[in-house]
This record gives sequence, C-alpha cells and structure tokens, in this order.
Amino acid sequence: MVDVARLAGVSSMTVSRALREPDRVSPDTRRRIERAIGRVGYVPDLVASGLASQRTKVIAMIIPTLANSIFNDTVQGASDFLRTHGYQLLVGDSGYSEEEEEHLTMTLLGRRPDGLILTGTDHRPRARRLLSEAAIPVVETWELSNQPLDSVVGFSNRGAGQAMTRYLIERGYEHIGFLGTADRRAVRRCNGYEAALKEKGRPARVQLTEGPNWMQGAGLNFGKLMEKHPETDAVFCTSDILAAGALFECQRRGWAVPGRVALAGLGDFDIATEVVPPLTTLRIPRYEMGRRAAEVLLDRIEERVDSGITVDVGFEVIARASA
Amino acid sequence: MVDVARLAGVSSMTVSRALREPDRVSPDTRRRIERAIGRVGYVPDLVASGLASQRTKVIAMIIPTLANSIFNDTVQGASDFLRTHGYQLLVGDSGYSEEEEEHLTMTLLGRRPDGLILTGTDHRPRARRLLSEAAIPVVETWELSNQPLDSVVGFSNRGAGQAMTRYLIERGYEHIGFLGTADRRAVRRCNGYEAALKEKGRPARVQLTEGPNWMQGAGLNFGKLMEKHPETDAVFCTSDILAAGALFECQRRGWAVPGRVALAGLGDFDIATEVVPPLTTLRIPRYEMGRRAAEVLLDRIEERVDSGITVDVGFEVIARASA
DNA sequence: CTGTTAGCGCATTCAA
DNA sequence: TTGAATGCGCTAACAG
Repeated sequence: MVDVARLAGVSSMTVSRALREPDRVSPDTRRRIERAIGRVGYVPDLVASGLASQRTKVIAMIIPTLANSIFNDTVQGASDFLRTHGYQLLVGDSGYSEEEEEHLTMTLLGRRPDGLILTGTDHRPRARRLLSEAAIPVVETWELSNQPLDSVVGFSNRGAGQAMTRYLIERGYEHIGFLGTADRRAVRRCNGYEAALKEKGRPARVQLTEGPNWMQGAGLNFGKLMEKHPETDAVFCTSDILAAGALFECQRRGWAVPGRVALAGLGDFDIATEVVPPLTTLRIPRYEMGRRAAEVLLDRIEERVDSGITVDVGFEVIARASA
Repeated sequence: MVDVARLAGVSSMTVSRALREPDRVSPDTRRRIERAIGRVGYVPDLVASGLASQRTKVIAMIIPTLANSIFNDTVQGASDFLRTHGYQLLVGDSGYSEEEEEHLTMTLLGRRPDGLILTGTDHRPRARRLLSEAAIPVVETWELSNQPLDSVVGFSNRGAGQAMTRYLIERGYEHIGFLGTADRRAVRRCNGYEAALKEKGRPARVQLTEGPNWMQGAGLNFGKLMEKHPETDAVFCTSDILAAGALFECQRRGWAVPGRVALAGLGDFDIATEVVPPLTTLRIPRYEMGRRAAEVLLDRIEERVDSGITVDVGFEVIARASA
C-alpha cells in the first residue's frame, strides 16, 4: 500500500480512504490512486484491515455436511446475498455432530467473523456460552426455537411433519408409515407425524435409517418397514431422496405407486418432479432461507435492528401423483 | 491474551508458545496457562496471528457453484484433510463464469490464504497473473493441463468421454448420441466422444442443455435429441443427473431401457445404483480428488516438495444394466 | 525454558 | 480534502 501511495504522490492514509470511502477523496487524486493500484498490482490485505478495524467482513456458517446435500442451497442463498454486500462466507461442517459443532464454533470464532449462521437450534452449553461471549450476531436456521441465541430464520419441522401426515390422512390412507434419518430435525418431523396420527388414534410405524439421506439406505429400510407392517399403504419420508429410493425399490418389486403404497417426500428437489410418478412433497424455501438469514444477520451487524428477530419461512405441501 | 498471561503469571509470549509449540514450554507453566485460558474463556485471534506470522492457515477454494452439486464432494474431501492439519477452507463460487472467477480470485487473495484450490484449468489471463504474483501454491482440479499454474490433481475429461463412448461402441450400439451441459469440462468430454466416433467413421449427435445439470432440462433435451435422431440407440450423458432425467423421460414414454435406447451417465452418484435399471456410468473419485488436492497443496506450502506436480486420479467405466 | 523488542498492514482519531 | 501518530493482537528473532 505504501508503494501505491508513493506512486500516487499521497499518503497511505489517502489510499486507504480512496478504497473504502471514494467520495471523501478528490476525484483527481482518486484517479491517480486507481492508476497506481493497477500498475503495482496491489491487492488490499483484508487480514490487516480486519485486525485494525475489528471488522473482518467475514460471516461464518456451520452446516451438518459440506457434501452434496440439502444445505448447500441455503449456503448458496447466504453467499449470494453476502457477496453483494461485501462480505465473505466461511463455511464449516459439523458432520451432524454437536460435539464437532462445538469445536468448530471455537475455531471459527478465532477468525473473528462479524456474524455467524448456524443450522438447527440444538447446541451444547459450552457452544452457547462461547457464542454469547463472542458478542456477535447469530442466526439459527432450519428450525424455530423458543430460546433463540439471537435471531432465527427457519420453519417448524414438527409442523411440517404434522402437515404432511394430515394431508395423507385426508387423502384416505389408513396405515401411514414414516421413513427418516435420525438427526435432530428429522426427529422433530417424526414427532409431528406421530402427533397427527394420535389425533386420529392411529398407531405410528417408524423406520429410521442410519447416516445422512443416502438413497442406498432408503430402499433397504423401506423394505424393512414394509415387512414389519405389510398393511402400510402410505409412507412419509423425511427427504425426497429417501422417497425416491423407496420409489425405486417399489419399481424393483413391481409395486404400483400409489396403488400398492403411496409415497411422500420432503424438500421438493428437482428429482421430485421428474421421477415417475412425480412425488408429493413438502416444499421448503432452502435458498431463500439462506438469503433471509444473511439479510437478518447484516441488519443486526450494521445495527439497523437492535434485537434478535424470528422469521418463519414456512413450508407448503405440494400434491403430486405419488400420494 | 495478556489477561491469560497475567493470570498464569507469565509473559504473553509464553502463552503464544504454549498454544503453538506446547513442547517448548515446561509442563508446569503449560498447565497453569491452560487453566487460565479456561477461566478467561480465551479464544486466540487468528486474524492477528495471521497478520503477525504472515501465515493465515486458510486455504481458499473456488468451485463453479455452491448449490447442491458434484463439486461439494470434492470440497468435503479437501475440508476433511485440511481440518486435521489445522487449516480452514474458505470457499467461493464462480457461478460457472470465468469473469466471476477472476473477480473472486482477487477477493480471496485479499484474505491472504496460504494456498488456493481451483476447479478447472481455464482461467483468464488477469487471474493467472494475480495468482503468479501472489506467489502462493495453487492446485487446479477436475481436469489435467499442459500449462499448469503450479500443481494439478485431476483427470482427463476428454479421455473420460472417449472411454465411455468406446465402451458403448464395444457393446454394439450403432447410433450413439451425446447429452451434456455446455461448461468447459463437459465440452472436453464431448470432444472425447466425437473422437471415439471418428475412429469408427461415425457421425456425432450432440444435444446441449442450458445451465447446470438440472434434471428438468434433461428430459426435455433428451426428447429433442431423440426427435432429431430417432435411430439413436444409446445416449452418453455427461452426468448421472442428466442420465437419470433421460431415464425418467423414457419411463414416461414407455420406452424400454436399454431396449429402445441405452443410457450412460457420469459420476457414479448414489442415484446411479438405485434407479431402475441401474446406470452404467463413469466413476470419478470426487472426494479423493479434493483430499489429494489438499494434500498436494500442504506439501507445497510446508515445502516438502519444491515444484508443482501433476496427479491423475483417473476414472473407471462402471458397467450396469442401463447400457 | 522464558522474556524483550519490534513490527505485520491497515484503520481510527485527531489535527492541519 | 489530506496527513501524522498510534494501536489492533499476535509472532519472529533474538537475548537471557
């Protein structure tokens, strides 16, 4: 930067200003500075900038997994918004583990982000303490909470499970099963499923798959569910991936869908519309949730709002041929 | 940190050392320091550390899109490796645009990463210049290159397209079509496809889809391809997603696969094994590619190797029922 | 094994 | 509109 300043015949302070508040520098010197920057190939050091100003322009984000999953769309939404506002997203994955989330929280806080986006509302006490001591705005996503750390941008997973189950009941299905992963949010959806059945005094049939939403496990566990409860005439899956896996298993068995068994998913992924028959599913605004989370976060950081807020982005049952 | 030092009765220098090189501090003081850290709730400032040491322990990575895609597995591989070695991954997406890649390169370099992982080997001249001036190790992935910036960990997209096409020829298909996106790597695969057909003096039938690997476009464009060239008896798709989309379109039309038309994909995603019939595909070690890229990068950063190297991670044709 | 001195590259605060 | 002094929190290089 001093090289640039020398070349432009000004002090480094003026260069710094020209970069951050161009209006407060005379048009003439500004042009000289810009030319000097080009000639020297100067790339501002945001690390030093962050240290000096105590504002890094970095937003940290923790998601359960980086690998190809549902959460990436939320990351994209957040990233798109942040980029247009001069912030960079720093993403880490917890591997679906609260312990790892706690550890990652500390690592990320070490980078002094201006804000933090979390997935879910379950966090270890130590992580909660770290966050409150860090005194930076936080947004929790993919769930709602009664005790938010700060702000929340999510939807009710319990409500989602309930809504879909009620839909299946209304459609006339008698023996409704549940196929899902065992993670926190899926369990909440399961609670909603159970609640909806209980309203009608019906029994629950739950089959959990191990690991994330792998399609492999879906076929296998769908099979288990159907063997335990052959009378099942509809299955609610906590993800379209699982539902598609179950559908393929039906194709292998020569079972008609929804004739032999109806299937419903969650997420409204691309695959849901393309599969034959297309999947009834629950649409969640994944991308928009990320965008809104980032928006709420910047509002807090730049002090346009002075206390945590909660945004329910909702969901919507999309009825298609599979159920 | 001074608080910690005071509480432990040592200088801040000793605290700094206890954190980075525990062995060079006496076990006794180390314990005192650790306790003090716990009491104060000290979280080391990696921004200041980065500025002082000129080593940020950050690796930047540019991928075409953050949203749910093939590249996320590579990100996960890199992230997993880096984490166990004390580095953090900073990911940005170029939106499949070289212009955006160039811009993002500058932004990311501003964070002073210790190394950089790129997707692909096509970069704008200005981006290349920025990178060489930054003088940090770089690894290009998802392709091989004759003029690497530094190191490369990838495979030949052209070779992959050629290998799959040859496989289809060997299997006895006469009229082989190509369905793919228009991005750089898919185009190389197409070149390989064309080369393989040329060996036999056969004509190419290429149908490009717009945008990324959306399943929606797959069915539509597969239809276009089949209408233009009804005699087509096999289609090579540059992604399993596209192949699955084409398969579903066949199901809608009541076409037997591979009876009416055979389908081959690329990627060996979960979906490839689950769909009915399972997809013949080209396996690419996506996760491993990210891991190896990170490994090669750290070797360069920590100066265990003194010049750029090229790693060909290869690919493998996986024959299944669809072709 | 531990402490001292100096400075990383920039931004804040003031004064000119 | 511009510049000078000072410090952000930490570490490199040395000395003890």
